[in-house]
Amino acid sequence: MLDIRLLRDDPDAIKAGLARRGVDGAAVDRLIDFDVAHRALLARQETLRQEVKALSKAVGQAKKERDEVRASALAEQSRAVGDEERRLNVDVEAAAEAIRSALLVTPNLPAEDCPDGESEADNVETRRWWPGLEQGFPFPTFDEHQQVPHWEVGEALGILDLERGAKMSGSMFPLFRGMGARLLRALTSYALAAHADAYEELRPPTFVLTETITATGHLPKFADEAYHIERDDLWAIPTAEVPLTSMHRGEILEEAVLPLRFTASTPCFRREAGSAGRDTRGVLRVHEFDKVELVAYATPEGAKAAFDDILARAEALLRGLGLTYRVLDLCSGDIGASSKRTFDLEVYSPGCDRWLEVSSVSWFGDYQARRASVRYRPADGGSPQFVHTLNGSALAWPRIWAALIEQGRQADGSVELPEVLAPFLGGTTTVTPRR
RNA sequence: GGAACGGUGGCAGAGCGGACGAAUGCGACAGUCUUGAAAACUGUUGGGGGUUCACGCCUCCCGAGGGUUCGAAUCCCUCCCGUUCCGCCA
Repeated sequence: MLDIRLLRDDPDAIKAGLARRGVDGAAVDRLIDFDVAHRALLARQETLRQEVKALSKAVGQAKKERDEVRASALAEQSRAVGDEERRLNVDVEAAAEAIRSALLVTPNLPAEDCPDGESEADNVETRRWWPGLEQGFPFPTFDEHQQVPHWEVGEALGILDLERGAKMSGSMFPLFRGMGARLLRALTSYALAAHADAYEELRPPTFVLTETITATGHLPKFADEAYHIERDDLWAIPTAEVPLTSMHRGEILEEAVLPLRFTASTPCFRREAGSAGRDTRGVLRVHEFDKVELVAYATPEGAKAAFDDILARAEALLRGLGLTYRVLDLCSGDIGASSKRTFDLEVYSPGCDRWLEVSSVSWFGDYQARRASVRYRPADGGSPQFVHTLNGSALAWPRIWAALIEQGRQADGSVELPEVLAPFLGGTTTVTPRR
């Protein structure tokens, strides 16, 4: 949520920022109109309420003096003003709601250094990494035996069973088997162990209240993307970002505890409503997947360092896994609605000859904190300020799984997994066909 | 799921229809005293919103939302959460 005061003080700055996302300035003018109308109504309502309070006190005074006649006259007068106040209150609340609902669908302002652009095509590739880069080896070429899509490799090795996954739950619900399932568990253990030095591990609920999923910006705009359990009015989380960012909802933290940093491995549920027909094969786009997430609450001053740390950790995991990847600085037209700045990490899939997004690291400024009302009391004792929130995947597993299976495929059809996973795989890093 | 009792400021805990944003205690902060500290004493000490150049003034917030009333922390209704007992259960 944007700061309504900025809207009053410098509407042009908001228009300019939103224009970089392709949002029309008329929406901002409408917001300003709502705000002006609301404040005018509020002022009148408060004046009336003041009168009611004064009259009520006078009633009490009159009764104490046993002047029943004056008391009932005053009560009558107060009732009349009160009735008017109640009528006006309906308008005030309608005006407040108009602002709130408009503000909830207004996206964040992109950061100054966020590159300008309209779409995915304008994202800026900032760097690439591949095994051997530091030793001077060129960007890798992938052999023919690696250019086999993971769903074929997976089915051949008996570690992926899409057909039976679909039998149980419909398409885009993969079933991993044997070493395939174990690999996912190993990846989670590997990542959580890597973050344990600075991030508290959490195991949050998977279903959350409407307020919780609204705070991060996933509602109301993207309701179609989330699974909703009608009977209990709960939402299946699309990412651990949702519960972790709402964890301190409505709280005032001490500056000394910041940055607060959390990591969690959770299932993530996405309806993928708008992507019918895209990536229908394999595990590149699925309705349920596991992901390890990093979330930080920081002061505005500490946000940059917290952001860099999350990005560095996601990259470190990829390097540890020996996966060729690139870093994208998302342009103003492609960052998420709540974000001010986002870097995506993409691994290369030789089987599909594509880059796969496996992590998205974002800085939200105070946008989410405003929605969730998470503040901190500055150490110097000033009034509470909104925190900045940040997060990043480290990492989303199915696409990592696919890249590992493809990049690691040997000429004989077996797959070699990275050595760093050995401790989590019971010492074996070779995947051969199940007899 | 049933029953009983509760949810008040950073914490503890009064208040049970009329000046209550809320006694009191603790904590925290500042000052006096002290070489310094402790103790003692004095003062300050929640959040949102509106208005004002500012000092300030006004308004809302006592789990949440409705209602009754001239007036609600106090009465009524619904919901949520906690504790205890019963039932059920991985």
